[in-house]
Amino acid sequence: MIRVRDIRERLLDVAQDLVQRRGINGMSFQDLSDAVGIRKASVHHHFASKTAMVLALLQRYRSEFKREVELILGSRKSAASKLKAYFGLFASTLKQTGQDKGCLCGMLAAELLSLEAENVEQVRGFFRENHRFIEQILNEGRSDGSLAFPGETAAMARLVFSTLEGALLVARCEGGARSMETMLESLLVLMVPA
Amino acid sequence: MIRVRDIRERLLDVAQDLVQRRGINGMSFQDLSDAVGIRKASVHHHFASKTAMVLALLQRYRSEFKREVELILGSRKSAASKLKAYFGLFASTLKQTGQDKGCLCGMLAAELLSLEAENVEQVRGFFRENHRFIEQILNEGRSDGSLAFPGETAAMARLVFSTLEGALLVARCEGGARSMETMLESLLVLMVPA
DNA sequence: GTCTATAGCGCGATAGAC
DNA sequence: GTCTATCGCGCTATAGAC
Repeated sequence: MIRVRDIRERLLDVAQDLVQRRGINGMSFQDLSDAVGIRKASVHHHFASKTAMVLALLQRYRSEFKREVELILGSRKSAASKLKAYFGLFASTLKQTGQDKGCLCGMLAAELLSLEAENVEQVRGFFRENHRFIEQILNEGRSDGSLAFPGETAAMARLVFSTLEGALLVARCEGGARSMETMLESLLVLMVPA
Repeated sequence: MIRVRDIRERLLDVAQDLVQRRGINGMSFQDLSDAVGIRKASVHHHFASKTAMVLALLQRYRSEFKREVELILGSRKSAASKLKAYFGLFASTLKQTGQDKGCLCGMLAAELLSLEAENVEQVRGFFRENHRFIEQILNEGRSDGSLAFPGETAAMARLVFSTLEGALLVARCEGGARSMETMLESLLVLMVPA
């Protein structure tokens, strides 16, 4: 017996795709209705408001992203390899159809003033969380000798994360996935011991 | 005799401020009407369509930005000093009231799929132009010895520009102007000779 | 160049039948 | 859980008077 995937999950899939391409102010419940094949009013049965839908989107995205990062962190590789794999999480976003998808939280960060307080806090949480992930990798890198850089790891972690978000933003507009990968390679080279 | 500033110019000032804070899909002609004090229909006298207004916005922004960059490029300073001054153009954006203004083109890049082809091309043009500006500074830096980095200048220029856009995007959401300045300082340190 | 008025549309959201 | 129908609002844009 074929089990159709849970409608709510399909709605979230479509919504995430749309937000990553067009931004939160560039998508509507009507778009979800059209894509999934139920009426707009039925979408409201699954998400009481757009705010609630964005919250669900953010929680799912953060949870999935964290899962993937922890797989990387827990692997038996050098810190430099882990960093490269972490970069890959951002590069892979752009490699999808159209090369026009950004980071969900990067998109929402641009439109931050359109979000309600609870969702702003989710985006900030995602950023802080990733700062910590990167910081952990950088600390490992100084220990195992696979990474070298000046200054404090906390400052460098923030810098690296901003670069990833910026590279996605810029490459999505001009340069595409190949430009993205070139940039991430350059960034990595800046941090491997001479 | 007091000369009130040209209305069109005032409309562009307000529009730029709004787009840098809320994005293009987060502002309306009604907002301009409210801020400047003429009716919405009168705004349409100055800009036939929203597309036309965004085009005017982009042309003015690029022209002014280019003017400021060329002042820096033409100054008698080391390439490292020029790079720092160039970074300052991005850092100063965030230092304004509210610490919630991004780069005009960075904001529009996020909402790229909401733009018409002519305006997409303007945003791409801004990015390419800035890649060239940075590349020029980096080349100078290798000549005068004030900057050192691995790889080609073109690749490094793209990386630096993406970092600036990303730092603005992230710091605007989490960390603020101080975080922005710390990141730019770290970036500079990565590129000064050991 | 600014105004009033309005067309025409899409939005988020809700009521209530099935 | 999905539907039809609709409310109330805000949007871009236009017509035409002053």
